[in-house]
Amino acid sequence: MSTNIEIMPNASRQSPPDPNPLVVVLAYDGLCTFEFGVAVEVFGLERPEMGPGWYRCAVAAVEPGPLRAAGGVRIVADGGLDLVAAAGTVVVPGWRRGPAPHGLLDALRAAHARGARLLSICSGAFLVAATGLLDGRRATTHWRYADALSAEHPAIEVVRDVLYVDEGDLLTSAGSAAGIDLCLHLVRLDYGASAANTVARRLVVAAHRDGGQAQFIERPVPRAHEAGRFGQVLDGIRQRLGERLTIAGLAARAGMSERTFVRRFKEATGLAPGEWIIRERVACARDLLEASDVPVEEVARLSGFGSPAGLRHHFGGQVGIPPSLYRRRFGRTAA
DNA sequence: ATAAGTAGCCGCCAGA
DNA sequence: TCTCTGGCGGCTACTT
Repeated sequence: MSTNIEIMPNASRQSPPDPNPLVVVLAYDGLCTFEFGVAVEVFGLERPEMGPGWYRCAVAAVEPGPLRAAGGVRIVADGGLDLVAAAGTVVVPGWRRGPAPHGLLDALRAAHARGARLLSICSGAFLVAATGLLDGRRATTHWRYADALSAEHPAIEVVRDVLYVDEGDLLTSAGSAAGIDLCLHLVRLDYGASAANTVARRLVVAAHRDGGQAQFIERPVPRAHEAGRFGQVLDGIRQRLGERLTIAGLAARAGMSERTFVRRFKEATGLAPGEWIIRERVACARDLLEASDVPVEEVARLSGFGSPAGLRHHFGGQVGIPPSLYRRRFGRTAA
């Protein structure tokens, strides 16, 4: 079993007693709006409940002239590369391919040299790679770009099929939405699991997996056409997770033989049906543990595990900690 | 915690 | 001939 999180045990994270809370998000012509939004959503929203030490967020234009973003939006940034010079964390929300604007790479190298973290989402890894800082390090990007990143920067160890890679001072995440996982990971490192949990809940995304082992996805995004053909089947299973599900029953429902069902399922999701269902059940249990006070026995039943022992077995295997401990850490009454 | 019984998974192959 | 389907057997992993 592998993990979706690559954390270097000896990564050189100097956790300063007074970390610089300024997060600077780069804006460029052709900006990837979604990735940009992810960073701003996590780091830039007003969160008075987090106290005065929470992140400050600024947007830095990395080039002059009108900055257009996907969707026809125009960006008016807070400043330029001077902001990068002041940042504790620099976020690269995607990147258009091609040469970096004058001075940007030097600004990123200088920021890194004085201790700032560089965080990329999706194709943003290409810009970080262009600085040369990732050479000899591990990094990830959108699965569609992994080959290109590896070809253009052979000195980088490109890690595939993970949501993000944490190298301490250099953090890279896979396709768009994996940026959320990485940003929440950073929140957890900086402010603790409870803070990350709060941010995740407000985002209405799964509060991030914790413990050493976490959800591993064989293929970050299902092959679109196959997932599309199989989408209704998957939705149907999700709605009936609490029931006893068998291959025979599911295959009959889908109108195909068991052998073909298993084959199609694996093509669509990258996982065999049983494995996929267990992951969904663990995710369901996690939600119940976080958001309700339902007893663990009932959580096991509602999420489709035949017994609490079954829940503990799979939950521990995927999340790394037992359900009861998970609830204490991440549940509603978690400190 | 362990072991027996059961279900799932997948390579292989034949038929459509 | 190529592709897809589906049955079989045996190994693996889960359940009880």
